Amino acid sequence: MANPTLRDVAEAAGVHAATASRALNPETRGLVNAETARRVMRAAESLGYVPNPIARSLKTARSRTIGMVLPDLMNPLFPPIVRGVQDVLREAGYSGLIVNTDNDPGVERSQVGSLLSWHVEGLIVATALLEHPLLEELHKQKVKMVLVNRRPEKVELPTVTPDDAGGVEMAVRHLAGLGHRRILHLAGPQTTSTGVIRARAFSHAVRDLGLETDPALVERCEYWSEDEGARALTAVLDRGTEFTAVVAGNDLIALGCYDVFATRGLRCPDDISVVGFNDMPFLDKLRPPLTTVSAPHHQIGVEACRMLLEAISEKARPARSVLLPVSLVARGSTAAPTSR
Amino acid sequence: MANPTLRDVAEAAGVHAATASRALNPETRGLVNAETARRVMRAAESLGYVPNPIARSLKTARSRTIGMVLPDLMNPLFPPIVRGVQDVLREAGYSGLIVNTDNDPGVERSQVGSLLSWHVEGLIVATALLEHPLLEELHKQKVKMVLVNRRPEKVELPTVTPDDAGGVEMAVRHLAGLGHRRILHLAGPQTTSTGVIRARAFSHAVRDLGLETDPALVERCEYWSEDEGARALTAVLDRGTEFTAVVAGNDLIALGCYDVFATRGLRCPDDISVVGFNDMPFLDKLRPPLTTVSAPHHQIGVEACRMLLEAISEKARPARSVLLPVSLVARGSTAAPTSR
DNA sequence: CTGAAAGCGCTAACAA
DNA sequence: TTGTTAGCGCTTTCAG
Repeated sequence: MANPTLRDVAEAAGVHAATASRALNPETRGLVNAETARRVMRAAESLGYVPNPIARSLKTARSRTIGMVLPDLMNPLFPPIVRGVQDVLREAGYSGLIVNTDNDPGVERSQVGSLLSWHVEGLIVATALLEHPLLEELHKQKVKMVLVNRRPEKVELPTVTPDDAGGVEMAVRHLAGLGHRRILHLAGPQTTSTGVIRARAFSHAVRDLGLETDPALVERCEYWSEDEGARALTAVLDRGTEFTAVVAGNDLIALGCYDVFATRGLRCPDDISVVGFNDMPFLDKLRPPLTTVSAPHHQIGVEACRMLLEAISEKARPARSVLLPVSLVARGSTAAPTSR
Repeated sequence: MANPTLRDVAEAAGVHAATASRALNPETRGLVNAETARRVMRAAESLGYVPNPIARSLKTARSRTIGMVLPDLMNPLFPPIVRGVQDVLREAGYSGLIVNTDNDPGVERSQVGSLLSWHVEGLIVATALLEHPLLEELHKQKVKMVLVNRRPEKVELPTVTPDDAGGVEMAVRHLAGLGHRRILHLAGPQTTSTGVIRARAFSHAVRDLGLETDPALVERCEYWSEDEGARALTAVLDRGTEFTAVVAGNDLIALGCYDVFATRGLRCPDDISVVGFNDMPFLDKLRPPLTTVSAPHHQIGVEACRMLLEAISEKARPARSVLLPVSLVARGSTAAPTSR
């Protein structure tokens, strides 16, 4: 038989389909005579019965499916998060649908729509902007969501993020400890909470540690990308601002700095030290190995998914926001400033 | 209204549900009066009707869904392939489910089972081993599949791979051109077609170019991993085999070599040149930048997905195997051997 | 504890 | 061209 159905199993066990259904579902098995249940399960086993989740979804309006909304899976930040989510989903018997928005609100809207049409039971969203009308709408529609890495300003949604502020403070402290006084921050997009929080933490840290607080020592990137990092650093260099170290908004921006160093004949860490953020793979093999703040991305995925599943099963109202601890990984891109 | 159904639309348009269905589906719209169709579509629009793909799937036994079977999404090889697949899926109105097998046949079997239970219409498989009973079974069960990157030996399935043999030949030719005579191959797992084909191509190239063909100049890795690359190179070094360059089975194995260089105080490319395979991201920023064979991974995903969709729609029997061209990217990890 | 019956939302014969 | 009818495979009242 191609695909045995519940009725086939029921027939084989000599019971009604409804009984078979009850026997096969652990949640309702108690309603059924233990002996009957065993008989049904054996029949299912021997026929190689696989329940049809589509039919079940149609009936129950629960798809055992969630959606993940990413800017772009190819950003090395996301695979570990996705993996963390998938690992939890698998244990729970859920599946996950992944969409990429390429940071285009139109694409995001249509992709989320398609996710919703599949009756996903919840969303894990990595694309949050500070101003994010779509998320507000979805929240109003009671779509269950957990946000990772970033959060919007207006709407209160459960969030799992690395401790951005703590990480930046570690980075600045590390550089200050090495003797740097004029540190440049290449901030990420100020449309994202991550960009804003890291920039704010930078200012605080610089002030608290008594370092120089020249506003020229902060430059904003429009995107979290190598290209933008390169552009921003070039701009700062071109206007003649002096500094001996860079705290980059993330690793990609730091990598953009590496490109500029190569072009301009600057040596790292001799001329300029750099710290990144995220600790994406293989940073230890760069020239020089990049000092960075390591964030537990797999763990972020795991936590976020657990929270979402809890919210779905109503077991618990998920915590409003979880901050996962980060750590500084000191490598070769930071050293004491060369005295001139 | 929470979720308008087809009947709501039909009512609003003053027609029967069946008519509404026909009007809304582009494939059957021709069967319906153009005016009626327009009325239905307007009603759908104004109610914000979204078809329920679950109900449709149940009826049609076509889920508009495919599955992707990967060893591990966190391997940097896969995100671009996945992205290529997703891009094609999206245009076609399909969704993709991703599973990771961690190279465990048991996990693979159960994960594929779960995919099949969702009635995926086809599979894109990146885990193929030369001996792969599961794939044979699935093939017998007429499951539509396209294999990426690798292929099994026994079963004839459509495949999209980079031109592994051509790539290795380029690598060897490049090194020979620089003056290397004794080149080591750190081969990938010989349970994978990729490992075997690259190893075979290496032998051919070495012979054709008149280089030294010492069997001690090939060492096999059990996995495509940094650790295995390091282990293999260490083993060769320890037995005192002489060589001036390495053709690594892939980039990860090449990165393992970098670790050994660091441990042993060897300089690359001065003491030993290295070539990788795949051109994963950020290789240009390594110390030294890794010379490698660049494979069009996004393109592989795109082609594979197109072939799968064709097979599904029976439009065409997909080509048995597609070889995508590769190119050598010469960077700093290769140079002329130092004369002793 | 088990069976009967209805229906989730949609589509595909078949009839009109 | 449109409506009627039935049913995809499952779960869930409601009776028995």
